[in-house]
Amino acid sequence: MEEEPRRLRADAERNRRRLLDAATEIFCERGLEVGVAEIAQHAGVGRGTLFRNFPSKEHLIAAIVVERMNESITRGQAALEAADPGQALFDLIEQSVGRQQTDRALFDALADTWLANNEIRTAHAELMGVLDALVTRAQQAGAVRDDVSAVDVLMMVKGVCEACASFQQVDQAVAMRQLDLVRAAISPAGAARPLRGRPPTIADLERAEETGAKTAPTRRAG
Amino acid sequence: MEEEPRRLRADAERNRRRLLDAATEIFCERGLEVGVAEIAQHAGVGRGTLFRNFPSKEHLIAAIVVERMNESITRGQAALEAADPGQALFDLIEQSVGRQQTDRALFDALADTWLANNEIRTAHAELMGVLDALVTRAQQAGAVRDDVSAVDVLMMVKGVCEACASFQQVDQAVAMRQLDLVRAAISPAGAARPLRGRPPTIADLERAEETGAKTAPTRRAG
DNA sequence: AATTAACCGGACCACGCGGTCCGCTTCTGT
DNA sequence: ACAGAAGCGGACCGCGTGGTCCGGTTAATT
Repeated sequence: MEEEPRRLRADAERNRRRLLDAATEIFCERGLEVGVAEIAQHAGVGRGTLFRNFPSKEHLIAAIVVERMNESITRGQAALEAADPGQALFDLIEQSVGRQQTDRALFDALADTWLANNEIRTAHAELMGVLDALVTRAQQAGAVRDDVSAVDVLMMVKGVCEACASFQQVDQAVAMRQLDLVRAAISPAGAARPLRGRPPTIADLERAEETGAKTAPTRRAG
Repeated sequence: MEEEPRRLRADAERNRRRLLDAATEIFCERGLEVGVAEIAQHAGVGRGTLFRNFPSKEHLIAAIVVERMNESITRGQAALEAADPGQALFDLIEQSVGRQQTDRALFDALADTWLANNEIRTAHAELMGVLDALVTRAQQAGAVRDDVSAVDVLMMVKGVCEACASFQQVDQAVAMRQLDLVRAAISPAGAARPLRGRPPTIADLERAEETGAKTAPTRRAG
């Protein structure tokens, strides 16, 4: 069961690649709720082609999410070798949630709906193993308080990712501040480190919804 | 524009109440994505009745969310009078996210989709004013680090709420731990306080999806 | 009790989603 | 070059959603 003897035709292979690329880009950018029509269109193929390569949307999602998770696993294993265990952990987290929510698909998959999928669940378990090792190592180095678990950390990071994703386009700085706060939460030092950026105001949340809003009065309280 | 001279018939008034109660319960418990059919059924009326009382689902949601926000505003104003400013803030947060995600509807509404609604936005602005005052007061009392804003706090709490809601039924203890972590994040003392409960494991996340899962191997990484 | 206006609720509609199918196109082996 | 199979993609289907409508019912008034 290594290689399917069934060889794909050249154009078929190319289209499959295009679909995977398009799905990765769109799912990671805008979440798993995006319709299949958009992915097919962005890949430049018809919807039928999508469903021939992947029996269902779930299969496509699983393929991509597992891929992302495996990549995170690799990065995590590399981080296990890093000099500073604490910094390695935080760098990894920041990479994941970092550049314009690159791994939104990954965090979207961190819900019971998708964890019910066996492939995703397996990859997730492995990822958790690595994360657990990273957290433990960081704890031994005194960079993370001893009473938090990998699941504690993962849920906080997922929380940050979800909260930021609730707004069409939150400034990257807000996400970074949130990660700094997570760091403060799970480090023994607490508020030792300053937070990046400036404290966000209500305007930073409202900026995104300029589009189509009916110019609310924004009544000030107090 | 105080009282609509148009008086409702007795049964109409009763049904409106039932709808509001049912919607409050269901939206707060399971989020704003629940269909209108279920709300009507739970209220014991037909769908037509729902849409006569509320022109659209959005109107119904706005009515309830604003109600919840106003309640939070009242609680927040009361908390402004409390003796211990820090404890008052954290108690308020815990009340909101506390008992089986009672205010899930409120946190669901904290996204650009719903904040585009003027009524919700207005109430939200007022709520933010109170929260801002609470945070400031807690900062003056030295219970919250000076470099965080009310928006920082709100986003963290929303994150916790969303992360917990991703799983059908996360143990209440996990949510409380997460709130403890938020407290550690925004307090100058950092990890001074111990976290409630025990560190969650992967099993605490997977427990929820016993229903309908295909007994995954749960391969250990390692 | 009779009258009437308000109200009820389920049948109905439009739409968007994931998923299927088949006539046409394009690649590939000879 | 040709034949045939593999692949393509848009038309189509079923379902579930928010939203509408009208014939029957019920509460208020005299």
